[in-house]
Amino acid sequence: MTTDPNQLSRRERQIMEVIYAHGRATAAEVRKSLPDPPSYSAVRAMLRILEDKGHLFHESDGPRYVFLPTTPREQARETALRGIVQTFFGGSPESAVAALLDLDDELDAEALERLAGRIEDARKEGR
Amino acid sequence: MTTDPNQLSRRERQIMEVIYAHGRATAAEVRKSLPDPPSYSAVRAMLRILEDKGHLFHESDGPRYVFLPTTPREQARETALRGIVQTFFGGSPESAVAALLDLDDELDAEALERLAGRIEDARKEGR
DNA sequence: AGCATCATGCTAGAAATTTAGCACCTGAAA
DNA sequence: TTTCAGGTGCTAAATTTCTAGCATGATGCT
Repeated sequence: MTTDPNQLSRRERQIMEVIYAHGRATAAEVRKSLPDPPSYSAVRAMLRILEDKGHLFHESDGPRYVFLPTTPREQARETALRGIVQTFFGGSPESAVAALLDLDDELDAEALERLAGRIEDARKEGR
Repeated sequence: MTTDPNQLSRRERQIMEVIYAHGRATAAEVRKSLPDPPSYSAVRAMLRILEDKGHLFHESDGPRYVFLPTTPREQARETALRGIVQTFFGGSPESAVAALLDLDDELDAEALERLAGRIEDARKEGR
């Protein structure tokens, strides 16, 4: 709940996504991965704002800044998943999984096997 | 690709999510489900804008309008899933499925069984 | 018919976002 | 050492988003 990406503005969100996708990124990298890239200066201003708001922090990599998300990737993931499940799958994670399974044919045989194993584990242990 | 929720402004996105969650909704309903609900008037203005931009359309339910998304739920779903997989799971749907599986213990025994079945199907048929 | 209720369309303004520009600093190369 | 490239901080301003208010039309009730 702490991290509701829906409270972010358009650019802010785009930037957060880039940073989550990369794990960490400099201003220049962020700019490069941004749709309709604005000026370098604009990106930096946004980064500063996100940092003020507490969504990011930076480390120094030599002369430049590298930005990282404040809330850990895993937590952001979870929030994101819950959101999607809620708005697009009526709150049913099962449906979401199903949709992922036939998203494309991006899942090869090995992946399917690993997933089958996981489900097996869950069934045993769960209840 | 057609429907990139990232191009939407904060409110626009919030509203689209409400509408996708509900399937269809009147201005009043949208307002009720909105975080930090603004004035009724403001919601209607936003709905009009979204309609102008082509993200929504409306039907008449008696005296009032019911708003529906232009791009079908399934497609929006897919876009959303791909987005998350991309930014949070390094492009691996498998990881996403795994994360969903132990999201909570929201998946009961029957659900797990059904999913196991689905995976089995995919394995047989797939390749 | 008259009235209250609830809907819509539209417009203007406030508030927030998004952007660019300028001034300065630092490291590396000539 | 000087110069250049590429980084930063900050501020002002354009643009967009967001909101409220007012005028109007339909519906239903007494």
